Amino acid sequence: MSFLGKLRFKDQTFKLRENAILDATTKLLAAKGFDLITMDDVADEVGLSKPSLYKHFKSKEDLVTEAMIRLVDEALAYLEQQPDTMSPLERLRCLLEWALRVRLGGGMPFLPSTSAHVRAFLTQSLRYVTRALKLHRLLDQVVSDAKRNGELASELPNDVILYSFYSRTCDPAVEYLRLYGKYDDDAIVAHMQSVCFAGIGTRPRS
Amino acid sequence: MSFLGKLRFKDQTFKLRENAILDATTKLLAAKGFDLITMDDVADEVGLSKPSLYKHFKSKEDLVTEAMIRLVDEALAYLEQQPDTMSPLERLRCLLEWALRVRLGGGMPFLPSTSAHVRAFLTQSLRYVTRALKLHRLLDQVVSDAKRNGELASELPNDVILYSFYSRTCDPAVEYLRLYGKYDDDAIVAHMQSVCFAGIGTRPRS
DNA sequence: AAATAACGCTACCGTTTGGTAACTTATAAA
DNA sequence: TTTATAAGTTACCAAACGGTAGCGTTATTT
Repeated sequence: MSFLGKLRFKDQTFKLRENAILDATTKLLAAKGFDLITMDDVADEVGLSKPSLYKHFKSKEDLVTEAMIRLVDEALAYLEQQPDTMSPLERLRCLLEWALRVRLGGGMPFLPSTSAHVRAFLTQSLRYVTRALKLHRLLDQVVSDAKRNGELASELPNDVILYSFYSRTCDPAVEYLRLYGKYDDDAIVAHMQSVCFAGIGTRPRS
Repeated sequence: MSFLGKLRFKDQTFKLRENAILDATTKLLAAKGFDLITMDDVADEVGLSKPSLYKHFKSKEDLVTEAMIRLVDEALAYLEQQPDTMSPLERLRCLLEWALRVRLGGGMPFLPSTSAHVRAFLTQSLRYVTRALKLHRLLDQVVSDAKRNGELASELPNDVILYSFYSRTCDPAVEYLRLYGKYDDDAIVAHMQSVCFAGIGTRPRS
């Protein structure tokens, strides 16, 4: 095996482990939230010791920031992979479904956390802000297109629609429906989409 | 002044202080969330020392539980004070407005927190669960009435409607609209109500 | 085979935080 | 005036957590 090959192999395992760490972080973040996670939790989950974590990430904040960045990247990738034939409304419906299924599968919402502390250090990460802004601009365009098509409420400002859309991806109703409502994932997704786009009020008869 | 009078006066100040403590707790809960509050924070906010807090509440969990109970009681009181002439839909609209204005004024949502830890100890408090269940049953009845009147989507199960309704009272979109959207409280309330009942999709022309 | 670099881990540190012991002060009764 | 009680505070403890120093082990180079 060549010298370069060896190096690449090392880099590869390093990257793989980094990904495993981010997976564990994501899972724990979804389950317990930032404040209740300890670095020992993450280390145990991925099968390493705490000091080894710090070889990859220089702080807890840094670790969580990277996990959030990866998540936004996944959302961006999902959006870009959508075929051009989809209508703006379909794009949003599918993105919501994707986000909900990630959550139902143990992932976390890509909405910047409700925690003031988390939001503070996320907004200080240029890399995170750049991606979040890119996602926001893309979706803003989709919303504008959808309104022009008559697919979204033109009487609502774009930001109201967008923030509401984001909030549906991390809506606590999902947890409650799963815990107390005994619905399966498909039913939860369907209901959340229904509520998101048509609300809980009376709908026009089709 | 009589002996009894003195005693009553003492009880009175005791109760007043207890209320002040709960006020401070509520305010801090809304601002920072359970995990980031320290008992010293609460003590400072209300102008006492930490050990004095423990004369009133035997633990942090107990303190927060009492604060949540008081909040549910306020919601119950608000519901019961609504005139009989109101339609079920109006009841829900007004309750949502009340909850949103409490939040915008620095209060907190009455939805059992998203935090697993908080939910765990809340559900272990019989007094809390009793009240929460009472509120839930009352609202369930309101939802049923509203559906019968054709004011809410009859194709949605009651629990989907209820959990979605609860979630709107603690919707992070509110924070984002205030932070980045530059809306005043009235506009935020109006938009949140609009989204809650009619969703973000196209509405029927009136 | 010797030297060295990389890696991972145990054991630890400083700080924070929930909770308490015990001292001080003020009040009220006798 | 003296004694007993209640309230409030300072000062502290133990546990948990983020983060690190430094050692042992493996693998790589010469």
